[in-house]
Amino acid sequence: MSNTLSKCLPALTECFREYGYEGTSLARITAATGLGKGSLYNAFPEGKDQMLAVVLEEITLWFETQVFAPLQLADEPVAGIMEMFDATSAYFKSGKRACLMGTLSATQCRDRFANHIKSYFFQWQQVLTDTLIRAGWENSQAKFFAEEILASIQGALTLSRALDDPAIFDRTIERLRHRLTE
Amino acid sequence: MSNTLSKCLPALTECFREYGYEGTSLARITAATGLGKGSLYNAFPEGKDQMLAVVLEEITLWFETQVFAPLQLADEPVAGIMEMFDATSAYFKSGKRACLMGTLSATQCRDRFANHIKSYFFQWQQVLTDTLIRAGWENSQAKFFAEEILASIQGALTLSRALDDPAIFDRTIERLRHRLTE
DNA sequence: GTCTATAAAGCGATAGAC
DNA sequence: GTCTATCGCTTTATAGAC
Repeated sequence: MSNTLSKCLPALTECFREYGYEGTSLARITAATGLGKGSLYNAFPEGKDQMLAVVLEEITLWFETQVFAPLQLADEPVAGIMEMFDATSAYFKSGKRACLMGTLSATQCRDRFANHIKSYFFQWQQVLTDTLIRAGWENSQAKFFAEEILASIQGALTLSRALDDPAIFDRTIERLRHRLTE
Repeated sequence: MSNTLSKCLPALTECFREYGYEGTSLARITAATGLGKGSLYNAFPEGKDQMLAVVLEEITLWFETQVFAPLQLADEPVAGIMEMFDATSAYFKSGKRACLMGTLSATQCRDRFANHIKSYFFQWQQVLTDTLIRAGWENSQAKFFAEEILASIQGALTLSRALDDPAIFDRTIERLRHRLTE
């Protein structure tokens, strides 16, 4: 990946996360990254769509290496899931940061990035299900609990932001930790 | 409320729900409602902001009369909550329909409509908490379970749309019903 | 109350100099 | 690789005829 591209990626990601796809204009991207249109189109010849596509691939890659793989490789499955909660809580800054994949799911442009979005949640649910099974859960119970965990995280993010109260997210994660060990 | 305004409100609501605030252009609203700009600005002199504000007020009013009030007035609290799940499931078309309040919470324009959004979720949590207490739940347990129910609904909507699987929403509602009676 | 015409600004994208 | 200038189009909003 080029130097320019990788340097501007975090600011670009935060732009899409904060404003959504439609709300992120090139002018806003320029303000956030410090790069003019010339530089942006040099790095992303296909324009705004490609910018978001690269951002989504980067997010998925981060979760694959930082969350999914450690979960898959954890010697102790329950401890691995606890670390997943740690990483998730840190990533979403205790509910102050929205989930871009979740945000995109709500509106129409979901269709254009459906593959990225589906892959992200599908992988997460699958590796979490496997780990729950390793922890002794029955197969279909594991699948549904994994589904419940992902939905709870997404809902906690929404409600925390809606009511402007990060404690909602923290309590949700604590509840899920407790459910895991009871 | 004027005749024109009330006639176009459902189409207007679906527009904002489907495309979000930034993604809803006046051209799209014209296509959805059949009303030109002249008519729209006659009904909403303050423009697009006012259109969304009126839509949010209408949504809150609907929940107040169709969900919150029946819950508050229910003779049997548990049965009342079950009816709340029925109404919620019907309203969100088993997860195929997004929650506009939740959608708006994700991005920046949340700030502009923060009062509408906060009021919606705050009222819902409060009346649900009261009803759980009437059903015999301890005060703080009731508050947290109400919080968990709202977050679960929002998260189930997000995950159902993300994975394009309405069954996720239905299972979530069923799990919540079960938690209520165990 | 609804329409068409139009304004002024912003949009994504391109061209070409450096 | 970055910039500025510019294109063509869409945006929100207004004006004025009917």
